[in-house]
Amino acid sequence: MAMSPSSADLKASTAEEEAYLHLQSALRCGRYKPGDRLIPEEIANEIGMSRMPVREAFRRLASDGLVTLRPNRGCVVAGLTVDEIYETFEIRSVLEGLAVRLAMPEMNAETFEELDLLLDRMERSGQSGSSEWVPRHQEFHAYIYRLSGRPKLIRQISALHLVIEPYMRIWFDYVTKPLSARQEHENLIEALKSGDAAHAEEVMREHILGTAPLLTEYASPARR
Amino acid sequence: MAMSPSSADLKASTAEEEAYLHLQSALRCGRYKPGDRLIPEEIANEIGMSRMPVREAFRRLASDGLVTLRPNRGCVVAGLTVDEIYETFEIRSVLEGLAVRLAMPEMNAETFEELDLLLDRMERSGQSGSSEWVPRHQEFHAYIYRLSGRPKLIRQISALHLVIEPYMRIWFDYVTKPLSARQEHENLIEALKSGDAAHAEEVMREHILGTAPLLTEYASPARR
DNA sequence: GTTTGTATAAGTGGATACAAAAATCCAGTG
DNA sequence: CACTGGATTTTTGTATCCACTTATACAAAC
Repeated sequence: MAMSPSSADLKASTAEEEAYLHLQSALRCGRYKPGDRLIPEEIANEIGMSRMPVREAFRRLASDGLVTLRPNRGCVVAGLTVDEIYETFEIRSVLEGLAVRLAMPEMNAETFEELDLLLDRMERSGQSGSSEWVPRHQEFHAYIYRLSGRPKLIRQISALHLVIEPYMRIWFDYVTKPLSARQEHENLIEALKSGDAAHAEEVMREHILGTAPLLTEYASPARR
Repeated sequence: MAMSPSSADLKASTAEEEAYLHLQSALRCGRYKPGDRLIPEEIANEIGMSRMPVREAFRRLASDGLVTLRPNRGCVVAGLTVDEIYETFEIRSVLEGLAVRLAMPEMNAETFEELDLLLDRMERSGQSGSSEWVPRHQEFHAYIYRLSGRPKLIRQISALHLVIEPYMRIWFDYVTKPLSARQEHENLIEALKSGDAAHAEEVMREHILGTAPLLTEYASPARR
């Protein structure tokens, strides 16, 4: 009952930060389900603080799109409709497309080696049967868009990855592993190697938009 | 000293909302300058409430990118460096490009008429010498990207417009009026009329990226 | 048996109080 | 005269309290 330094929460300089990280990780792995109401008092007790920092964490989560906040009726876990999932992929496709284009000058033997490494890791996690494929897949994409060197762009894309992670996990549970994933990502690397920025951008856009329909097909029927 | 229904704040169902709108409009028109420190207590007194809702408004403004929040050292008005302004335009270009592509099916005689109207209004506000050109210009763009019918996309683009508004105003002050603005936007309308979505997307992207260098050239030297 | 009203409980928004941290000021020192 | 260290002041972060709104449960009326 007494609060301990506790499991998942690493260094957080403020209570608000702690609450934010706690809730974020709980939402990412789907411990709270869309439509669930989050009651500040309960969560505050859970992590040993008062309601106030929790309230503030809610606001940050709301602007990440992870929860919905309505005056006088509290905080509910945001559920994406199929349309909203698809829209998120549309946005991701152009943002990550831009990132690829901007990252092109950074591509060299070293970065390609790293990409191969990340691709292998992704592949292995898929075989191991654990639910680690989704994070590994996100790391692969993250490595690329981080090479763009554009802080705001990176933050926006990361935020989108956060929002869709639970749905990616559900999807993964259905299909065990995206069958053509390795091929898809090898094509992507190929495009990066071509040195043609416009082409690589286009390939990334199609890669992302291509997976969207698969995902929405299996999307949880729960929504709002 | 007692708080009245007061000037600029329209209907706000909560105090936090009121604080948010108040600060947002103050920031948009540049009443607070980049680097200024915002002290919750002062602002709270100014609009007749306690620090608490103001703090929460800060968080929303922070995720809009209008202010920066650091633990234990408060809230400062965000100043964009030239690089950050440019980056914002890069992001805008792909997002508004996407919006145009998605909006293509909505284009018809009626919408073109509306666009001409908005263009005229923009032109007139430029001649009148007031600082109304920037909002009118934003309305022109907003009309287009709203036709995309994608709520999340619309929200993201709006957020970007918010961030760059003060810089657009500064820019406008320097050049009185973007000389080729009318021509630029007429080209845009032309591309929309062509019916070729990919082409229209490209024109929008170039239109936005084209204005970025002009803007950064005149950007306030103040930054962080 | 459904509707409507009302009492009660639960929860939210906001103000105030208090503690911890940072910034500021100022005297003393090298 | 710049610099260091510490006391003072300011500001931030969190907890607690209260008022008001919304949800729930139960009862009376149609």
